[in-house]
This record gives sequence, C-alpha cells and structure tokens, in this order.
Amino acid sequence: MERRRLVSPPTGQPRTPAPRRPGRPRSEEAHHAILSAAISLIREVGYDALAMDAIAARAGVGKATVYRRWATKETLVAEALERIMRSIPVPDTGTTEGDLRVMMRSSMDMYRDPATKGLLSGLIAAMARSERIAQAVRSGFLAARREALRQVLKRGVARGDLQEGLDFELAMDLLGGPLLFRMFLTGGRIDEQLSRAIVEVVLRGLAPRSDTSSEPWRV
Amino acid sequence: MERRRLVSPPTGQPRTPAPRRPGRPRSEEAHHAILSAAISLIREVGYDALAMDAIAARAGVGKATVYRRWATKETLVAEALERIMRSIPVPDTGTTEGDLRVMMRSSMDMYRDPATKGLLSGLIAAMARSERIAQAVRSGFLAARREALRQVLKRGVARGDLQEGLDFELAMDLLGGPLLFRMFLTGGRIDEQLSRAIVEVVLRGLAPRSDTSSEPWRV
Amino acid sequence: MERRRLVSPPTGQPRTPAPRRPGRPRSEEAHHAILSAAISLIREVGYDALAMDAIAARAGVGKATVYRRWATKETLVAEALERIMRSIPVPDTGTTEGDLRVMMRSSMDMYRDPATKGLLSGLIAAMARSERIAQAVRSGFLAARREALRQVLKRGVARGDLQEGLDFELAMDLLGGPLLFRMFLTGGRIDEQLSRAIVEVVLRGLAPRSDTSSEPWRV
Amino acid sequence: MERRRLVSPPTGQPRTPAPRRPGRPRSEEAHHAILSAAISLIREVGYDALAMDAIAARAGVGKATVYRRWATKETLVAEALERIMRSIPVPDTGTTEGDLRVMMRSSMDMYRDPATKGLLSGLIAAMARSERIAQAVRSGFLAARREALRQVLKRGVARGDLQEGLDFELAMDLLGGPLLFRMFLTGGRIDEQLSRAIVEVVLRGLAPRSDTSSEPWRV
DNA sequence: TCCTAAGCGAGACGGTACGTCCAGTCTTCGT
DNA sequence: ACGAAGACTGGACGTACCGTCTCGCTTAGGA
Repeated sequence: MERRRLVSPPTGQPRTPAPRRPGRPRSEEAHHAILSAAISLIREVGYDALAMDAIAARAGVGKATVYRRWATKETLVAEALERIMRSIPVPDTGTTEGDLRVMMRSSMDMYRDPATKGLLSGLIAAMARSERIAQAVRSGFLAARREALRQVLKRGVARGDLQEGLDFELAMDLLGGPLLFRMFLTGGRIDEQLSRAIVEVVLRGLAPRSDTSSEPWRV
Repeated sequence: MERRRLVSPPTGQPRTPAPRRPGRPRSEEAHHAILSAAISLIREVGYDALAMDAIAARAGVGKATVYRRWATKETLVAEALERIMRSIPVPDTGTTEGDLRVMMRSSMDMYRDPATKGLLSGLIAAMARSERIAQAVRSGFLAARREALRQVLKRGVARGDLQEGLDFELAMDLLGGPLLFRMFLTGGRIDEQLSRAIVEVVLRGLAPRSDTSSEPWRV
Repeated sequence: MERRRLVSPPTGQPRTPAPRRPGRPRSEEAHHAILSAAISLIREVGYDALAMDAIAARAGVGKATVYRRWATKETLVAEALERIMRSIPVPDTGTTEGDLRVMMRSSMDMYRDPATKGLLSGLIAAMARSERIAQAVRSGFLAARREALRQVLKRGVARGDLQEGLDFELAMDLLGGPLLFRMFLTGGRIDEQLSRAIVEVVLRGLAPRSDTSSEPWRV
Repeated sequence: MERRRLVSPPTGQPRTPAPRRPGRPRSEEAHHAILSAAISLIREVGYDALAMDAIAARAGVGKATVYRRWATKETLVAEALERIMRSIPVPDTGTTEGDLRVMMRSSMDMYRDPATKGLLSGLIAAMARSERIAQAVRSGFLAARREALRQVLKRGVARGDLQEGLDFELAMDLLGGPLLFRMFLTGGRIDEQLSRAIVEVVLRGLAPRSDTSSEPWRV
C-alpha cells in the first residue's frame, strides 16, 4: 500500500538543514514578488499576453532574477498555479455520492475562474511541448486534486458503493474529462446539473458487479 | 508565450513551372499551397513554432497573400484541420458496444498521430483566446465526429441499450473527455483497454432505468 | 578664378545604378532619419552612451531597420561621420605654406568640435577591433581629407617647395600625427601656433635635397 | 564595446589603503592576481571585450575585491600598463640621430606587440571619456617615455644638432604622432624605414637656424 | 583569549542594452 | 488587378555585464 500523501504537506517547505551554497542567497522576497506579479498580470492581460519583461518590471526585479529561477514562462506559471491550488481537503459528507459532488464542485470552481481558461489552455500547450513542464504541472497542482479524489474513491470502495479492484485512474478521468472537454472543446455548460449527472453515471457504471465470482479479475 | 526558433530552412522547393498566363493566375493554387505548407510545417516544427513567414515562404507566396485569406494563424490552421479530418463514417457493427468501440478507435487514431498533440494543444489555446476560432473549430472537425457519434447513440437508445431521453451531450463528453484528459493532463496511456473500459462504464451508467414503473416492459 | 572644387570621392561606394531587387525598396527616409538621430544623440549623450535602442526610437524606426543597414554601431557612426565631413575643398592660397595652413586649420576645426573627441576615440577603438570598420572609416571621411592634402603636396613639389619623389604618406602622417597625438595622448594644446610650427618643420624637413647651389643661404 | 552609464559616473580613483586601519588588511596576493588576470585577458580577448566578471573569475577573486581597489576597468588597466612599461632607459649612441632611432625603435616595439592595438585604443577611448583616467595614463607609462626622449633631445640641442630654444613638446609629438596615426587611422606600415625617415625630417626641420639675426628674440 | 572591524570568495541583486525573431502592414515591380 | 518579394513599425525574447549587496568565513590588532 503506497504511503504517498501529497495532500496538504503539514510542514510547508521541505526544510533542508544546511547544504548552504556559497554566495548571497536567493531573495525570498524577490521570489514571492515575481510569483505575485505573474499571477496578477495573468488575471489582467491573460496568459498569452503575459510578458517576462512585464513580470520582472512589476515585481521590481531584474529579468535575470526571473530567469535564474524559472527557465520559461510556463514553469513560472506552473509554480504560481501550485501556490494557489495547494491544498485540497478530502471531503467527508457521509456518502460517496456526496463526497464526489464536493470534489466536482471544487473542480468547477476552478474552471469558472475567468483566468483559468487562458491560463490552463496555455499550460496545456506548454505541457504538450515539454515533458519537463508536463511533469511540473502534474506533480504540482494536479497531484493534490487527484490524491484527494483517490481517497474519496477508496472510501467508496470500502463502503461498497464502488467495485472492488476499481481502476482509480479510469474513474478520475471519467469524472474530470467531461469538464475539460466542455471547457476547451465543445464550450458546453459546466454547472451543478452536469456535475450531478457525471457522478451518477460513474457511480452506476462502476458499481459493484452483481456476480463477482464471474468477473473477479475485471478492473 | 511559446516560441521556438524557426528560421525556416530555405526549403528549395522547386518553383512550380506553372502555366504562366497573364491576367489573373493561380488564386486557387496559392490557396492550396498555403494550406499544404501550413500542414507540413505544423508536423515539422509544431504548432507554436509555426510562423506565418515560414508558411508564406514554403508556399512560395507573399505574406500578404496569406493574410488576404486568413486573418490569423489559427483560422488558417483550423481550415487546414478541417481539410484533413473531413468525413467520419457512421459505423454499423450490429451492437451499440461495437459501434462505440469503432468510434473510440477513430478518436484514438487521431490522438495517436504524433502531430496531433502539438496541433490540438495549440488549437485549444487559440480557442480559449478567441471565440471566433473556437466556433470555427467546433463547426469544423469537431462537428463531423460528434454528428456520427450522435447517430450511434441514437441507435443505441432505439435498441434499448441506452436510456430513453438520453443526454447526448453528456454521453459524448463522457466518452471523449477521458481521452482528452489523459492526452493533455495526466499523460496516461490511451489504448484499446482504456477505450473498452470507458465504453463499458458509459453503457452501464447510461443503461435504461431499472425502475419498473418507468420501464413497465421490463420483467 | 576660384579653384575651390570638391574632391569627388574616387573611393566612394560603387553606387549601383539599377540592379533592382524585388520587394519593397529600403526607405530613404528611414535611412536618413537614422543617421540624423545618431548624430544628434552622439552630440547629446556622447559616443559611448549611444544606444541602438535610442537611435531607433528617436528615428521612429524599428531596431531591425537599423540593423538591416548597419551591422554595428560603429559602421553606422562611420557613415554618419562621412555624411558630415564629406567635402574637403582643396585650398589655393598661392603658396604651399599657405595651403598647408588651411588644411591644418580644417583638421583643427574638426578636432575642436566638442563631439569629436568621444566620437573619434570610440571609432579608433572600433577600428582596432574590426578591420571592416577600419576600412569603412578610411575610405569614408579619411579618404576625402587625404586626397585634398595630397593635391596640395603635389602642387608643393611642382612649385619646388618640396622634394621630388616626396613620400606623400610620410608627409601626411607628419602633418596629421601630432594633432592626433595631442588630442588623445598628451592632451597638449591644439592651436594656430602648433599648426604653424608643424607646417614649418615639415616644409623644412622635406624641402628639396641640400644641393649647395640650391641652398645659397647656407653657410 | 565601451559602455557607460548615463547616471552616476563612477569615481575612478585608485583607492589606496590608509596607513593603518583596523580589520583584515588587503591581500597583496589578490592584488597581484587581479593585475595578472587583467593583463592576460586583455591579450586574449582584447580590451573592449574585457569584463570585470572575467577578471575576477580568473583571478579567483570576488568582484568586490576588484572594485575595492579600482573603481573602473580603465584605472585597473592603466595600472597594469604602468607595471609593464616601467622604465625606459635613455640611450647614448654618440649621435643624436642614433639616439632618436633607438627611442623610435622602442616605440615601434610597443606598437608591434599584438596586444597593444586593442589595449591602447581602448585606453584612448577611456581617456577621452575621463580626464582622471587620462591623467593616470599620462603620468604613468607615457611620462617615462617622454622623459627619456626629452633627455635625448636636450643632448641634441647641446650638440648643436637641434636648434636652441627647441620646443620639446613639438619635437616629441612630431616623432610620436606619425606612429600613432598609422597605427590607428591609416593602417600604414610601421617599420624601420618609417622610423628612419621621421627622424631625418625632424632633425632637418628642427636643425639650428642658419641666420640667427633674423630671429633676434630667440635665445 | 576574545572582540571588533575589515578583508575574503561567491554569487544574487536591480538595471541597461544587446542583437534576433516574429506579427501584421505597406510598398514596389513584374506578369 | 494580382501576386512575390521584402521592407516597414513595434515589441518580447533571453543573454551579457554592469556595479552593488549580502552571505558565511577569515585574519589581523587591541582589549
């Protein structure tokens, strides 16, 4: 059983004791100012019009100071994202359906932020271009959501609402995919009703088999 | 912004010794040359590094000639896409599950084209940027696929494999979303097994209601 | 009878008449605007603080337009110089000494321009760095002065004031060198008295050879 | 490329340590390492491409350690120069012409050092920029040469080879100027023949007057 | 022996300018 | 009347140095 819990690390930063490089240490202040500037600029001008020059200028920082930390705009944005969407609480409403609805609402909230569309679409393009960026995003803000969701699903299995040997990845993609699809391709509405319907289909589609002995190996 | 160097190779494409007529030559020819150039360049350098200069150069065309036809890179690409993914046949395997599997395979084929990732991700960013582009893409290559899928689902309802009053949009997003999700976010595998599992969940989740009163013909 | 004539530069660029390249021709207006901007900026901020960005901005021109014409700041400045110091009239005062004094005065006028020091010293550094730039400067504003001086010296030989078979290069360097030396190394005064003394020494030192009969005043 | 700040010109004063201050004394070793690094780098990359970062790095020294001693690149280089060209012996060949030839050869040797061109041209630009640097150079490596030359000329006057009341400055500039002129402007050859010719012209041009009565004010 | 002050290597800091690239528009000439 | 060629303005890019400013650590003389 994997003991990885990426959800809400209680310690904050991994406090390295004293590897301490020589020279002047990097300014935490500058670091934070850059991230803040990036976030506010994205919200103002959108992701595509986001310029490194502008970020540096608004942060009151030299461009080199930005590039010293993030090689590309995308890795910078990815970290900004991560900072925003750090901890996703694991809901506990008493029922699997309720828990899933809470998770879906959290996702919808994210999608409904006017900044998200430009930001996330730019990030998708960046991830498609660079596996490094993709890794950063996945282990960043994606990991947290998915870990929380995984807990909910696990509890659902324990409750008997979901089949044994459930393919968690599949379940998560079934829950999250339609939102993404609507957001970026069809442009369809993303609302409570949609979320309710998706949860229902998934719960029904992944309910325990009536005849477990005939399909014990199924995933 | 995503940029990559693209000092387009001189690309010694032999100037077509076209029928040199005075007056009004090769409007259609130029049109097609531009689309071809765009497509081949996307496959070579990716969507983001695609430069109008390069397209015009490879097409053997002035930049103005490109802009005369398409105002933006995205509308040009959208038309190119449309040209590629024109007709989607409606499958007829005899069973709803079989038909859906065929549809899924067609989608997977598209996703598996190495060019698709860069192209589609760039397009997603462009759609997020501009509703006009979004419309073009939706009514273009998306519409065809969705229309075919709708036929299959309709037949599924008629067969009694899917519930009456089925929300087609929901069903389509449930089928297509997970692929998109894996493609661009999680990076998970997209294969026959996945497709099979998705179809199964959707069929089960959207099967006719078991409530006898609303389904009196069931025993 | 006015003998003042312009020394038409025999070294001037081969002004290509009309090989006529395709495409939009380069803008004469932009060309001139850039040179003017460069000149005025040099006078304002000095040669070293001269920035290509600033030149382009003041000229109301994109930086690429500047770089399309001049690869470096120095070649641009060299052309600007050439434009300023284009025509050097060949003096004709009736005596060799008088002619040389006029030439010296012209040089001194140049050196006394407050902008010259920074400009010429920067140019010297640039010439030392790049033979291409050196060539440009030599065939540019240097060539004109030297050609005029050569005429004067030639006439001096014809008049019998200077020795037959005179080494023109030597004579010119003897006349011009001390000015440069004071300007940039010793910082000594550059004035009429200096110019008079130099001319005198050179005339005496390069006078016709000391055949006793031709120098009856010698004891 | 020489660049300067528009704001706050640095103080180019060599910062000599006070007689006895508290704290750790400055490292002689570092001092020497910096000068050596500067000299070797000038020879390798030229004066203009000389970067303080590089000097510090090669010397194995922090940049602050460099700036603590020399406020500008030029003062540092000036001191390096001085260290190289320290003492110029006064020649004594028996004749004025011989002595002058020896002095000229020494100058030519300097000019012929491949490093000199870039170094001296850069220094000229720096001197034009700052009178303080100019002073440093003049009282540094220039002063030594000129003092030796002055001795030779003085002896020449005593011998009757040069006129009484000789303007030493003029004579020195006439001897040195042509070399500088060829070095940096015309690019002409600098060789034994040139040196011989210059000496000849100067000796002839500044020979004692044959008719002293016509110059009664001379002493 | 400890304290204080300035030195040390290292390297990050806010900046300026660089030279390149591309977007989208505007001319010129040739067909 | 088009079309190719390419110059145009404008602006972001990522790099290189500048001269200054911390860091943690010597290295001395004076307390």
